[in-house]
Amino acid sequence: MFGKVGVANATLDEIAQCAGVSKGTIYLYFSSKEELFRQTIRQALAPDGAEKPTSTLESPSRQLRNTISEHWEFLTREPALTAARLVNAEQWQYPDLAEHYAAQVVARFTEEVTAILEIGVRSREFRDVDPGVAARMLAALAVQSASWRASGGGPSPAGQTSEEVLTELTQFYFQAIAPLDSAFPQADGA
Amino acid sequence: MFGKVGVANATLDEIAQCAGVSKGTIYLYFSSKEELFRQTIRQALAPDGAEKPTSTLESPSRQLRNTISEHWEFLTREPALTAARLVNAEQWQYPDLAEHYAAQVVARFTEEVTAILEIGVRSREFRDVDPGVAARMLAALAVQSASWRASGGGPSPAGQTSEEVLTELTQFYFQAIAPLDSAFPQADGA
Amino acid sequence: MFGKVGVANATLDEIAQCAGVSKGTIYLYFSSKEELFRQTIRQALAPDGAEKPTSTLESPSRQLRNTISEHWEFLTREPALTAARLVNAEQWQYPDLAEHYAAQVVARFTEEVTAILEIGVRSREFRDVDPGVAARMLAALAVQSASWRASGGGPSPAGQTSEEVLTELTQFYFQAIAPLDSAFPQADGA
Amino acid sequence: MFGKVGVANATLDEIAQCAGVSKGTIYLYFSSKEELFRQTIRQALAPDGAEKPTSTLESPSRQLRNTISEHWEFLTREPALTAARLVNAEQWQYPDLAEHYAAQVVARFTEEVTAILEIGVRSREFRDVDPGVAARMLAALAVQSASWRASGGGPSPAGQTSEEVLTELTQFYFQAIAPLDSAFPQADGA
DNA sequence: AATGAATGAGCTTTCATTCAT
DNA sequence: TATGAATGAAAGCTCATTCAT
Repeated sequence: MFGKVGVANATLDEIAQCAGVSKGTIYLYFSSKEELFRQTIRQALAPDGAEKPTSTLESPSRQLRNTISEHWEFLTREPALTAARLVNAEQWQYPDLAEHYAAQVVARFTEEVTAILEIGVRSREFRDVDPGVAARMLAALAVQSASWRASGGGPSPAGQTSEEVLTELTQFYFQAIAPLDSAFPQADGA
Repeated sequence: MFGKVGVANATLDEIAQCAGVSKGTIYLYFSSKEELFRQTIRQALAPDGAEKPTSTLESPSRQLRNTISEHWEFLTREPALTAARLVNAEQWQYPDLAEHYAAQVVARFTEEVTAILEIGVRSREFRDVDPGVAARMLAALAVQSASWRASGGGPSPAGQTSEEVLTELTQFYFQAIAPLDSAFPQADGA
Repeated sequence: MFGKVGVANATLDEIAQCAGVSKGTIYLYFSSKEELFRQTIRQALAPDGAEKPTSTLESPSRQLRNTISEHWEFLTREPALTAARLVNAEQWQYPDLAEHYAAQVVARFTEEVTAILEIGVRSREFRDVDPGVAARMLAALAVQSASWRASGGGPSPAGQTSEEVLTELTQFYFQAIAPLDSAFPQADGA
Repeated sequence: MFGKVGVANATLDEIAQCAGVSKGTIYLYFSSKEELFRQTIRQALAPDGAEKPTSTLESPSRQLRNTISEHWEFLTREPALTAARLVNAEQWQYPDLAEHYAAQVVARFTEEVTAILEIGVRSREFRDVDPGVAARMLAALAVQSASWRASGGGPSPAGQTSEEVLTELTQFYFQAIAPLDSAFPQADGA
């Protein structure tokens, strides 16, 4: 509901009807519309319960590829997709949600990627990039690409599937961090 | 006003007071709040009048660097900065504005970059990337980086200036598209 | 409320206060002020539930006298009295109400009178008048007399009671339709 | 303007545009909208300048017939037609106008008819009716018939011309006041 | 626990009125 | 004299919130 019409335009009548309860019932569980929104967003942004124990045995390239794929899944699926947009939209009304998003979603991903890049750079599997910077760049690429995909806007050609966008993004990024002298930039063999 | 509290929460009383006129006066120039919003956004997104005639004599690297800088200026300065966020926030309420933004801002930049990349790739100044894809990646990087900078959110370290972010972004991108066998990837000598 | 100040000048605040409820409550039962007005008028113009089965055994004169009295009651009592004036006043804003009034109030009465007159004319109890025309004349007399009585305007002398006006009207009308050669024009003996 | 949408709904913008002047100009000649309405009505209800010197030589029947015709003309022609309806509609908002109408239009006509009837009754040209009552009845008939004609409502058959209504009314009234023993009730030979 | 009728503050919008030009 | 931009009070309507049931 919030996603369709915005927070301010979503009426509790509609939300209640949509949820199959009465308006009064909502107030048994949430002290206000604002609180309802906050909790809805926090829940939507909660990461999947299944924390995959990243095998440290895999090569950095494989690890990175997996991490990107997982994050892309998260970014392009509901409910995180809509929640992310709302957080961005209401960042001045709900700065705490924006912080939450930045810390729990973006920072988590960035840190994970940074760690992988550090290893890969050290092992010469990746070019000598600043891992922190490169991780931020990847995060930016992923978030914005997902946003454009969702809205149908953006510069992407119409009709592109989510997988195609992911492939484009991944290919570009691996090229970007491939070692300069490598004839086989894609170290994981893909 | 719209940017601070959102379109729905911005009252005409406040807007009027902020503009130094009375509420009724607004209706002499805009038929409704919606129309006021629309025109405000369109004006904010209008490109600078000064169209710099890109010298085709310059190298693709220089041209690209300039184009990025200019676009970064646009993205990180008011009023486009706030307008872009609002367009994204209200994309379901005002799909026409979202289209306008996609076509007039993002597509314009992407096409310009694509053209430069095509030349650079042909002249071996850049790696053999797909110019369209690479241009979209650059657009995504720029838009998202600008958004993060504006909100104070995002994974960037606090206290980074706009110029530092631009430098990071530009360096990363030039590395990403540098020819693989080049010892001097930055052809413009920077 | 509508009757006192007119439809346009009656504010929902006052209406609500007058009804002992809050403004919002009104909108639980009526979708708009216009709808409230419409339903108010229709209800006010609804005929009394008690439909007296006109005994066909009575003489046309008696039937007519009764019909006039009943209609006069209706025309001079609230809420029909005020409703009728409002319908007339707002006939261009609410043509459907004007039609409703014409059909449900005026036409009903006129048809009833027409039927009685036809019988009376055939039985020579009334003069040989056109029953339709004479019924319209009676309706006009009754409606306008009631209107004048209500407003205190009109040419009637001040201080006349409703019954006196009714008597005047009835006497005049019976004289008007009395058979020309009758020495006892009032066939019902009154 | 007032007639089309009612006093409250007529905006000065429209009135000014309709009059071909600017809104401010109206206030040079009228102190307020209310005053504008008052003067408009008073002017519309002013009787025709040409006071026909009723020849006292004519028979009461002829005089009455003429008086009815003239009054019918007045009642069914603009601007009096619309003014009368507005006065009725706004009688609680503008009681002075209602009084003005009652005195200057209805009373004038009633008094004139009363005088004619008195003569006619004395000369046995009319039945022995109460001239005051009979005059009021005539006024009621005329006013209501005119109102119904204007609105298209009322019990009259559709398509009736103004002249036909006048004829009906006049015939009915002359029959109503014809002497009981007369074989030729219409003394003027019509 | 669940309801939904009732509330009233606050919104957008209108428009009679003013006044500098 | 005539204008029309500007005003701001007041209107209709919405909807988050409450509370008796």
